[in-house]
Amino acid sequence: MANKVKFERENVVRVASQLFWQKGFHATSTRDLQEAVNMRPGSIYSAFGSKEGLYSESLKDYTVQMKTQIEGFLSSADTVLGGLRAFVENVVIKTKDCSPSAICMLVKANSEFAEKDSNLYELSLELAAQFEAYLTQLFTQAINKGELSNTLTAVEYARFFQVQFTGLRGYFNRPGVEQLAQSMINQMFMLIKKL
Amino acid sequence: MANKVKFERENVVRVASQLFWQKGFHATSTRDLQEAVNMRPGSIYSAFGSKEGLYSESLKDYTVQMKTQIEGFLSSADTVLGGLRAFVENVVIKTKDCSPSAICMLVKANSEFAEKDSNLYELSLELAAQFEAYLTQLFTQAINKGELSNTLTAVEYARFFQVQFTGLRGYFNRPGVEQLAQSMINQMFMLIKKL
DNA sequence: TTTGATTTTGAGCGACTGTTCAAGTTAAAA
DNA sequence: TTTTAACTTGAACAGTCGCTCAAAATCAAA
Repeated sequence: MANKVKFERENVVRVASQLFWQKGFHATSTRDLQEAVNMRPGSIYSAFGSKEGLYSESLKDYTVQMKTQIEGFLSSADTVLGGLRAFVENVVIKTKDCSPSAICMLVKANSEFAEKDSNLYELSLELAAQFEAYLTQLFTQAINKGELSNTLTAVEYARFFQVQFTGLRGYFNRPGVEQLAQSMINQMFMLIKKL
Repeated sequence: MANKVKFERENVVRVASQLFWQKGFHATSTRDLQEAVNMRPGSIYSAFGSKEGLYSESLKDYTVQMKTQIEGFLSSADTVLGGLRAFVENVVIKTKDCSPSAICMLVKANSEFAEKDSNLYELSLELAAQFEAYLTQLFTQAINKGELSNTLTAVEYARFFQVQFTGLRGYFNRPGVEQLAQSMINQMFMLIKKL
């Protein structure tokens, strides 16, 4: 055979993901990325093909990470709703200051890519659809376990959750409103149960 | 005296605003802007100072336009809540396809500028605070007119409105969900009244 | 009609962009 | 030890970026 790769693909993608999440696609230069992942352009381009290729892999990894995080909270919670609440609290309150951005990377992507037929816009749609499907599964469980009434379907609960969660994260992407977060999350979950 | 300006500042700002709203700040080049507003770089730079200056004025104009639009719906509605509902329906449903973006330009700006001490990030915060204050005025009226209970304060209603509205606009920034919009708006206003 | 302050023009600057590729390095296979 | 395929390096390319400024054009006042 030959030489082995010197970098760990997972780590590289994770670091790139943080940078892209923070600055956005257009404001992140390939030289920013080179420095962050400590690789020379040739290596990056042979591994990921293009800036777009690296972003693509970063965004996919982001959603995997997000689902993994939810799974973690679900496994240490009594109820599905309790797990989701812990996840929301973690994102909006606890990890707010150490996160690259308060706003979901998927939402940022969806808002940044205006050309509706671009690869990255369509990827953001596809991943968002996958995430909605995942949430729908969770709300199906919640209904079946009797945590929620079935006045709404699981996918309707999922949509409501997404609207609330996205709205909250957008609202708290500013300084000086930290103490409001908990009560607005309480309100969100109160509403979900009362729907 | 001397030569007169050949362009109408208002129109230029409005056109620039549409382009910035659609593509975002970083993805809009000064050459895109030159073509859109039909001005040569020298004229643009003598009138607005920089790309950032033009963006700044565009974003301010956007919020003025948004308030003007709300005023219009309020003046032809019986109630404050009815006016707000007509505004939301207009943005989310009726003008969805002719708008540069489904997402509020202020929200896009807030999400695009990651450096928390940049001028444009701070401008987006300032304008968002102004808009919240404006909404708070409207909800104060709604409470005083008996349209809403006073279990929540006006500013709490304003916050709830913003979270919902932003969440909805983000959710509907994708194809194929148009027929859901009306029922989710109905849900939003039902919740406001039940809070 | 001349003057002169003001605005418009657009070629072009230096910096930066995403990307390439020839040359160098590495390590398993022969 | 030699070979050789795979990987890394980084100088550099062509294009684009935000922006400047000397020159041309404009028009009210003199």
